Amino acid sequence: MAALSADESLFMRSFKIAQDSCSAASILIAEGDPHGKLYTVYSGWAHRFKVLSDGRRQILDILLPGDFIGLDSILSSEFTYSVEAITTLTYDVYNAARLAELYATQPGLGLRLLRIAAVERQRLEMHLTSIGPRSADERMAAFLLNCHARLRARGLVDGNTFPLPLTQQHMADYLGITLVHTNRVLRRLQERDLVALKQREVTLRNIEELKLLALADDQSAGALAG
Amino acid sequence: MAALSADESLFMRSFKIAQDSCSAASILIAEGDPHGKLYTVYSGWAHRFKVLSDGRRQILDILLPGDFIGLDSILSSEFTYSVEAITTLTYDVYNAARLAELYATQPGLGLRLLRIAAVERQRLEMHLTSIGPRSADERMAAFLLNCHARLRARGLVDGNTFPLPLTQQHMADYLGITLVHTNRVLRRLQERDLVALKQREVTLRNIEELKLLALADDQSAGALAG
DNA sequence: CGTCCCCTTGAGCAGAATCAAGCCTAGTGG
DNA sequence: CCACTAGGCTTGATTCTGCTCAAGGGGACG
Repeated sequence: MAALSADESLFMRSFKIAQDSCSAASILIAEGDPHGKLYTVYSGWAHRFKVLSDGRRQILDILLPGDFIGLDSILSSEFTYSVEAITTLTYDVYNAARLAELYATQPGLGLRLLRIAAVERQRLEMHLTSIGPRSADERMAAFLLNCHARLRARGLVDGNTFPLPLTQQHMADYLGITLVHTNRVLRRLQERDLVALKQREVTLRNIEELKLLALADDQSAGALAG
Repeated sequence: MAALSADESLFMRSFKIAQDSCSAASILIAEGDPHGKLYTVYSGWAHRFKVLSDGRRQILDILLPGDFIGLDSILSSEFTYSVEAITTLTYDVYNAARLAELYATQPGLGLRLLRIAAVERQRLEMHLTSIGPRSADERMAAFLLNCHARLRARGLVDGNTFPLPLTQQHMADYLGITLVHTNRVLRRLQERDLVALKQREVTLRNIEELKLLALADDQSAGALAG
């Protein structure tokens, strides 16, 4: 993407409020919180999720360095989801109240944010398409490929090995299966030598086979990467 | 929502290309189509969906009168999903190429579209939360309540009875279960006297109980209605 | 050294898929 | 006007994926 103009840079600087950090497992945003702020992840992993009234949890999206949090907050007065840090997290904070002003006076920046929101939305739709018709093994393959593609697209990772700080409970809640089953799925993938797991680190040992399993065409991998 | 200003009305009129219609089961948009156009549904039902390479289909969203189709198309050069008419459909067509111009010169309209996109996104997130952790019966209950709430919010329906032109195959693909199982789930709900089905028409006979089953708090019903 | 969190594994069960028919209704053509 | 057809609905029997319950293991940290 093209660099910002001088004017745009100036606006972004005035737009920003602070830089901050929090420890793993802390709740950055709770569903129902008033939406005053907008965040970007600077380092670490986080996730967006919703909780049903009986406690079951659905993880909507994994947030990586560079991702926005709360871009949709122009709409409603409250957050409709929660955000939890997976690792120690550092992030920038912006003034959401000025989002409308941004769209009005900085159409270039506004379009950028629209594009980012559209990528997020596409990722949601891929996720839905993954959870709806696919089996647990297929979902897991798609998930791992997706993480890998996103990390690579940001230059955070080079080869076929990457860090995966999620617990199996996180993965279960992301994929819509139980913790126990997640464990067995991972075991199966390892037995088939499709992936190797070691200390919160994943190696994709047979990407072609994984793609076949995930029914992921190259197109979807690209769409997810952004 | 407030009425359009004179200037905004003028722009919308110049923005619009045509009004058109198509018959039930026709494909309005196929995944991969170039994105030149933007649509609004005028009358009838449609759905947005994705197809996996082995033919399994996931319905992402149900489109009702007043809904936009292709709002996200500023981003990418191609549609990332397909759209099929469920009933005979009439719709307005707009020039997507001018979307960027709209955002730049009509910030009021731009914000409106952003809000609409945000509601769509929230609906997607509700859908994901519905499909991830919930059982088939719970999903169905949530789905029927959701349809009802959306139709009511638009004044398309008054009491607890509403038309539901979807086939059971549609519902199956929306909920992420099989056709056969959809049939059994509907039967169960009827036996428990929670809903009544008759000729593509649904009556919610016990909304409180349905909400309990769907684990839907009032908040989520509201969010979905938009 | 104990505790907490996470991972692992087994046994049994159930929700949902698959396979396989048969039915009903509306539309079509002879 | 009736026979035929096609699409959608219904139901049973069987299989299997994924859930639940239950227990034990291992590492990190105070």
